[in-house]
Amino acid sequence: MSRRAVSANGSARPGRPPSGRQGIPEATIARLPVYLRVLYAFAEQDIPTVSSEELAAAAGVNSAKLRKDLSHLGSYGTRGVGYDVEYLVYQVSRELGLTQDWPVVIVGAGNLGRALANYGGFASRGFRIAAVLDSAPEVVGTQIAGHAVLDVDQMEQVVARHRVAIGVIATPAVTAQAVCDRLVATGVTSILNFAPVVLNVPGGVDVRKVDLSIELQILAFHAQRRSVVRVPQDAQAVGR
Amino acid sequence: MSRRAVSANGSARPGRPPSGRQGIPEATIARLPVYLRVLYAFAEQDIPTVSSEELAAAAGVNSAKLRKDLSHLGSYGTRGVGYDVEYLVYQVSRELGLTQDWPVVIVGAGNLGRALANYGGFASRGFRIAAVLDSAPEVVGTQIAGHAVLDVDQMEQVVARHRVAIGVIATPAVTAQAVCDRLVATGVTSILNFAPVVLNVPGGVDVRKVDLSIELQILAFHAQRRSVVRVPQDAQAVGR
DNA sequence: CCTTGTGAAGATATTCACAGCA
DNA sequence: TGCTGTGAATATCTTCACAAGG
Repeated sequence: MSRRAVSANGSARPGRPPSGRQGIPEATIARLPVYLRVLYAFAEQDIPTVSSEELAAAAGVNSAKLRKDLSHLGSYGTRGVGYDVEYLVYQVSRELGLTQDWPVVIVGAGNLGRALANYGGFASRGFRIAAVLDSAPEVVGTQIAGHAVLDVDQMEQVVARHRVAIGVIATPAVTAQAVCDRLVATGVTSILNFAPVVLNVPGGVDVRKVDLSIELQILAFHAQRRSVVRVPQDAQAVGR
Repeated sequence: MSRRAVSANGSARPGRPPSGRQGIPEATIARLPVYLRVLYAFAEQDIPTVSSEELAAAAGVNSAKLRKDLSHLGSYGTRGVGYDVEYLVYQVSRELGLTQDWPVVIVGAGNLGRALANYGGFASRGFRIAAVLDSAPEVVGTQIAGHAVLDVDQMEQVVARHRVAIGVIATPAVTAQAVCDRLVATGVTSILNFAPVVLNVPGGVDVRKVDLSIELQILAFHAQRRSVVRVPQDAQAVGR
């Protein structure tokens, strides 16, 4: 079930990067983007070097965890000194695959789709909107964030022409599965789903879900717990 | 660090619910909303009973996990039969604190704030928009999803009057921390943050983050991995 | 019989604490 | 001396596999 698809280590590519890779834990991967963002902030302030302590504090994690996370990418720090910000930015970016360009297609040009398309951080590093699609005739043809909304029937052409690998589903729940099936059929293997449904996909397709009401419900659970238990002095706990 | 704030078990309230509670794992809590959604779908089709196998399939998890998750709430199933849909909906709702009403304040009425306010699933079960706030004079006073946008200066009054416990931050990154501080100062202890920053909060405040670019970056990592390794026959792996 | 509920095993993740190196 | 990198200890989560019970 896990497998961790690897070539173990050894040979493979010529070997420029010292590389210490080999099955980076999922939990670590989920934190790398946070570290990257924090690193950019340090870089903008022209801070050349950071310690694990500083980086960890800025990222909201414990420093041992940060060091272990980074150690999965290789030994990029200097003992007694810390990490070179520029260099680490590059290494983390490369690990995440952000040194290449990822064309993304957004399906659904409603409120959410519009918000996503206009989201600045989108185009910023590594991601590029290849197209925004919708099925409603009154929306098709309008402009969103500099993109003419295309009919969803153009999905196949768009995906093929731009070599889209990532699809974002911002449609109502009822159509999400159909859109997903179609994306998968055209060769998209990474899907970010904003519709409140559990998507069914074949193996080899990676789905991530963003769900407002789930997040609210998790918050409600803790909020309720707090108000029932009437937490003592030391707050804390609260989880996650 | 963990603590798991409990009254262990025993005494406490008169004890109507059989209750088997006592520190429900965080991972379980995060899945309960998914189960709840799936249960509603079964209920709408007037299906009276489901097995752990069916429920798990619909929720996209393994049935042993689902059973263990539900067992943390109590013994609500019937061996040889399954779970009563109606009853389980109630129990899960109660556990999540959805049998009460949660007034929510949304700060930021830009594209995202608008999308959130208009999001149907919001008002549906348990959550209610108490107000939408913004600081831009040209936005204040406009209508969004049936709510007049109020000036952010009204935050204190709104939170107090509606007893708001949950705040949603949909502002640009630069203002997020200030908004957060202010929410916390007015007594909000649960925050859902859509701004791409790590929020700093005092203990006892629960923050959850929703971040488009982090999700995209995680997808990019796996997509890159796939294209480099050129996955064999059996896809799978892909994680999460 | 069929399906739940759960001990026990296994897998992941986090944290501690310190050896090792610049 | 100061900070990284990492074994070892711990905590959390998942999965197996089966006894218990309607």
